[in-house]
Parts: sequence; structure tokens; C-alpha cells
Amino acid sequence: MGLSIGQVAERTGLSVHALRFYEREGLLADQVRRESNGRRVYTEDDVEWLDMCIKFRSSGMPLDTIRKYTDLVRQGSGNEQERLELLRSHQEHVATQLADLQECMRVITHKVTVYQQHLDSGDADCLWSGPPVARDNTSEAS
Amino acid sequence: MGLSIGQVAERTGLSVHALRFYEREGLLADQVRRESNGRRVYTEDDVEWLDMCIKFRSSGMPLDTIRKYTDLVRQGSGNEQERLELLRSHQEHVATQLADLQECMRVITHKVTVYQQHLDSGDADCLWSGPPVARDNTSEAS
DNA sequence: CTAGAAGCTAGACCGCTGTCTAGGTCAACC
DNA sequence: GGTTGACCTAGACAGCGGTCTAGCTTCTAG
Repeated sequence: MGLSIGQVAERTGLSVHALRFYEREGLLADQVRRESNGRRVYTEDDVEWLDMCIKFRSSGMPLDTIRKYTDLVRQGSGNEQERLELLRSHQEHVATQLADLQECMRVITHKVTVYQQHLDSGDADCLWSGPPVARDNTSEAS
Repeated sequence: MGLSIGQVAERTGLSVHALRFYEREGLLADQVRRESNGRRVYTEDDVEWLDMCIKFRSSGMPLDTIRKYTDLVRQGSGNEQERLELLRSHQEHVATQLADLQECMRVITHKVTVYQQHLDSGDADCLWSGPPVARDNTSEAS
């Protein structure tokens, strides 16, 4: 039932280093138990929690904020409003990121399309606008 | 017609420090010209290029890669295939990010919903599952 | 019994992306 | 002519998020 740090590393994709680091940083809701020999014993809950942390991280939540959230959860019930606010604020943040990223995607896709067209329509003939400026003339003028 | 570093900072949202840093890092396609007194004079093209760099950066392209792309553009025509590959590779990267971010959004929205419901349905009564575990039981079990 | 794999702690180090400081120039205004 | 503000360079420093090392212990298999 208990998992070693290596097993948790494998499951979560984090390195054992990162796992110890996260623990030091107070990102784990439950204190990790130890075997008599001092080795960490993780539970399935820990893995679940870590997966959530990874999602938070990968969506740009700083470790600091994850720690805050963890602290709230650790304090037990009564602060659900605070947790909600934290989550909502991050949600907004992610929404912004999504919008930004979609815009980037649009621009890059446009550039890719233009270059592709250029390459498709014969190689050596420079119908491409010449130097000195606009040598990357995939800019936005549709 | 020429823009000072301060003006460019204002337009792009980058700091003057960052602008000088980007230049040192070779992220500018055209060499920035100088006034007789040594001050930088930017063109509208520079601003456009910087906007693109900002989009690349904000979608996670490392400065290193932007530099590579810049180098290709600086070298002039003939390497469009390489540029395209670089762009495509980044495009894939962004697509992955988008998917990840959307998944994060899903999870966070779920959590927000659960907390909201909890808070809506009366405050003090703990129909919430108690300690010691699952104190943040917004996990994925719909 | 020994080798190798896995774990432990404390703390140094790293890559990235800026940011800021020190020390100075230059132009404009009161 | 003094102050203010924008600019210059070179280089030190900072924050984040790990990553790795040194030096040690502890299990497991052969």
C-alpha cells in the first residue's frame, strides 16, 4: 500500500529530487510518513495530490501559491472561501494564458502557412519581397 | 520616424533594460542604429519584430530559439525551409501547451464548482467529508 | 560477504530571464 | 549654471524551479 519515493517518481513523472524538494517546500498536504529506517512512505492520496500540484504548476501557478493552497487545506475546513478565491484567481489566470496562447497559435499558423506557400510555389524564384526590410514578411496583413 | 528606447519600451511593454538585454542577446533582426550621441534609434519594423518576439516568448519559446530564428532571417532568403521547420516545431509545442492548459482548466473549473456548491449549500454544516484525508475532496470522480 | 541499487540529508549549483547598480554622458529647462 | 530626466555600458545580482553532489545508510541478490 505504501509507495517508495522511486515509485512515486515513476508514477508522477517527477524526479526523486523534485519530490524531496516539493516536500521541503511544503507542497504536500499530508506529512509524508517514514519507515523505521527513515525512508519515505507515500500513499495513493499523496500521488493524487502531487498530480494536482503538477497540473497547477504546468498551468503556471508558482510554488508559492501552491504552498498557500496546501496550507489552507492543511488547516482543515472553515476556509473554503479562501480556497475558492485562490482557485478562481488562478482560473482567471489560466483563461488569460489560454487566450494568449491561442493568439500566438494564430500568428504562428499564419507564418507557417505563408512559408509553406512560398516553398510550394517553386524554390529559386524570388517572388518573395526582397531586402533590406520585410525579410520575414509573414506579418499580419491579411 | 525613429523611436527612442523609452518609446519602444512603452509600446512593447518591455522595460528599457529588457530591450537592451534582447539586443545583446541578438534577438533583433536589424542592427539598431544609433544617433551621433550613441543613443539607440528604433524603427517601426523593430517594434513589429519585437512584438513577434514577445509572442514567441509568451508561448514558451526560449530566447535561444528566437535567436536561431532571428539568425535565419538575418541571413536572408534561401533558408525558408529551416525557418519553417523551426516554426512548425514551435507550433507543435504550443499545441501541446494548449491541450495541457485546457485540461488544467477543466480540473480547476471542476474544483471551483465543487467549492462553490459547498459554500452555497449552507456554511457551518459540514456535509463535507471530514478529516483526516480527502480534505480537499474535489478530486475527479464525477 | 560483497556489490549494486535505492534511499537519506544538507547544501551547492544551474539555466533562464531578466533587473538593477554604478558611474557616466547629453540635452533641455528654470 | 544647476537640476532633471533620458540615455549609455559593463557587469553584478535576483527569483524561480529545480538538479546534482558528497557522504552516508540500508536493503537485496548472488
